[in-house]
Amino acid sequence: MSAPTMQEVAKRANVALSTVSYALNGTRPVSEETRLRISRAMSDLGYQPHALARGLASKRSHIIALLFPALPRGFGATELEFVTGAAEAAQRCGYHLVLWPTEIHGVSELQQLVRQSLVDGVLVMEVRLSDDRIELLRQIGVPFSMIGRPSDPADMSFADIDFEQTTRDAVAYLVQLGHRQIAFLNHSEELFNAGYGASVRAAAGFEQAARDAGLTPITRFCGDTALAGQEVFEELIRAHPDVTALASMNERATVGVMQAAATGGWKIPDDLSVVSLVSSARVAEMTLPPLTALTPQSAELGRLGVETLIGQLEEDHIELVQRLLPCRLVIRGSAGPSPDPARRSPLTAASD
Amino acid sequence: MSAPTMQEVAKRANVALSTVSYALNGTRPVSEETRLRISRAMSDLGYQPHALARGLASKRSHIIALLFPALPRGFGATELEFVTGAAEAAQRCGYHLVLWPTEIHGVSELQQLVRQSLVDGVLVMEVRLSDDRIELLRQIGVPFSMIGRPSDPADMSFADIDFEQTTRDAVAYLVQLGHRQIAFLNHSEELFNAGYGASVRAAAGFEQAARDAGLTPITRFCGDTALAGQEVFEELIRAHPDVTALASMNERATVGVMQAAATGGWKIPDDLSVVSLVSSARVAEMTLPPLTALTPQSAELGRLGVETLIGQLEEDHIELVQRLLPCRLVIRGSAGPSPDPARRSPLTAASD
DNA sequence: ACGTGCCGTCGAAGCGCTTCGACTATACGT
DNA sequence: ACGTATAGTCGAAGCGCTTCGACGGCACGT
Repeated sequence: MSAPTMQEVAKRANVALSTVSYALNGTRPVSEETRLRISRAMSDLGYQPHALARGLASKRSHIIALLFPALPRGFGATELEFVTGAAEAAQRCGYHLVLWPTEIHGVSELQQLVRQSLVDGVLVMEVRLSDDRIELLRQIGVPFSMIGRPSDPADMSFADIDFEQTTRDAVAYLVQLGHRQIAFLNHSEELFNAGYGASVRAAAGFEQAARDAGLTPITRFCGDTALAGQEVFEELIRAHPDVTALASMNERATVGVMQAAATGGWKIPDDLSVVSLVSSARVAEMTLPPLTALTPQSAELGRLGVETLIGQLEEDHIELVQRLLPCRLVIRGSAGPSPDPARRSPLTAASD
Repeated sequence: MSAPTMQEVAKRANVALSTVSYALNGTRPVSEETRLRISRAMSDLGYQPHALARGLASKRSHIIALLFPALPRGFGATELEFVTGAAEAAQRCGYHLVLWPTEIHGVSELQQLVRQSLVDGVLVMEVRLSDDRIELLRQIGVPFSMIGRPSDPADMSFADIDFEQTTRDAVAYLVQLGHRQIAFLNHSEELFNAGYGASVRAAAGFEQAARDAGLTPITRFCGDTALAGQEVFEELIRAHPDVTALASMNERATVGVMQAAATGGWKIPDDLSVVSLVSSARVAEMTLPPLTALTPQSAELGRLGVETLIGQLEEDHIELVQRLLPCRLVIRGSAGPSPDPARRSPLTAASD
């Protein structure tokens, strides 16, 4: 009752085992007639090539690994979409995707995993600007690609969100609505300093975009909690009472901002416009009003990452693929024309 | 420069190839002395057994598959935690986890995947009450386990959320706060009828719990959108003006309810208590006030699912493991003592 | 003294596949 | 007519491992 082998297919089709292999892989020419006999034998038996045997003999397992941090910090819908997008792409390409959550003791562990020769290549997620894993992978000499990128991805393949462009798009949208005093809400300073690419790149993009538009950039770091968002917002409004719009990289804090605004009697978007950067629809639709957001094409990025990697594995002329994907602007209800700041009700300390 | 083989280890330790294998797997006794020589040789060479070769020879690949629907309907933080929890557990057990998103043409495709003999077993996620995949897997005869369960899981292993208990806990908590008119907000009737276990089981649990507490169960189906939540809420309040508490299985709709309540001038929890069932912290912390919720132990469930499966693979006496995990009550700000319904401001049509 | 058992080790036979070299039969140019 | 490609096939040698049977010791009981 066990699975049929290539040998059995060969016998049934009256050919040598190797001929079956050639017919299956197109490695050598096989006459139309025998090819037919073989494929009939295969479907008669319900034959499927044995993945391990094939991998062992060919030295190509057709398995790739997805490497991600073990205790996902802020993992949510976006990251899940990376994963499913990647898994589907892999499947379509005839590959299997294995999950490698890396623990704290990551590096040597990673080496052990790679040495098992289970995978043909590795796709790295959540890449830091300076990331040990990348250096290790290239030392080991295993093909890899990334979703995200380190600070200098000169000769490496990757697919990443174009944070700079995304921030520029957000600023452009707000400027077009008439806003001149736009604040940028980042993640915490710790994350920024730890080399969290999204945070660093978006900040740079904002600085640039603001200057290009002739605005004075106002930026704030903020912890990833609603409470921190409330506090930072209140401080921000006190320091810059004329701010009319907020571009936020920090979903949790955004929620806090909106809560604080509501508590203080401000209406969004009448008194303040909010644009959420790199924010999934799932989250953006949970606030009141729903957030106008720049939504990452996550599944697409997962797909690109996988295809980039597999391209590397299958082509002989190893070519560099670097893809930056901007987010798409989805207009919901949290951004509108610039108000007259002077006509807003004074925002008295609200959260106590 | 390629990876060292067992043969090279054997040579370096002056033993036969097979002895190395015995030392590695403990399959046969090996003297302390040679064991030492071998393990030194291994670490000298940085040896790691070749996963494919080992799998081919032993007929145990030490790879398991995680099966989930391709275009995840409501996938979010909870489902991601299943996945990472499962991946980590697999890793700790010395297994690899591959992702199998199944397309629409699922069943025959699944069969093909299994026939490749790549995996020792399959872990099925998002199991419907009546699920083709389950029947197929048992026909194929591949070991499997589930996160979730079909309507009659008599002789199958699984780990699942205890929806009945979770709903009972929610009702008990609300009753304890003095509520007597409690409404249950479900997913859409379509999902319910399609055999979405969470929806069906929670509904049953609510009916039961309400009756046990001497209450009249009030339940509503509702689409998975904020808008639908608003509408259903307004209809509900009109039909049952004395409702003081809501237990919701539907996160998106919950958000709508809270929006509608706020728009209508109701304060939560003063005018209405809301408890969110099977809701991740990530979502629960996004509303104002944050949601008192019953949070699933998702990572734990992923872990249990994997361990159940691996247990099945490694033990010879195949034992049935069925685990139901209740959610944990996390008290935040959305539920409080029962108000006097009569003193609430009338909720006039608000959403236009 | 002898058989009996187990410990520790070895060599060899696969696991199901890919791939190489060899061989035959046909098609080609000149 | 001849060598020379090329299509089409075969057999055999691995890929790196597990596992089986065999064999030489040494410790037993009797």
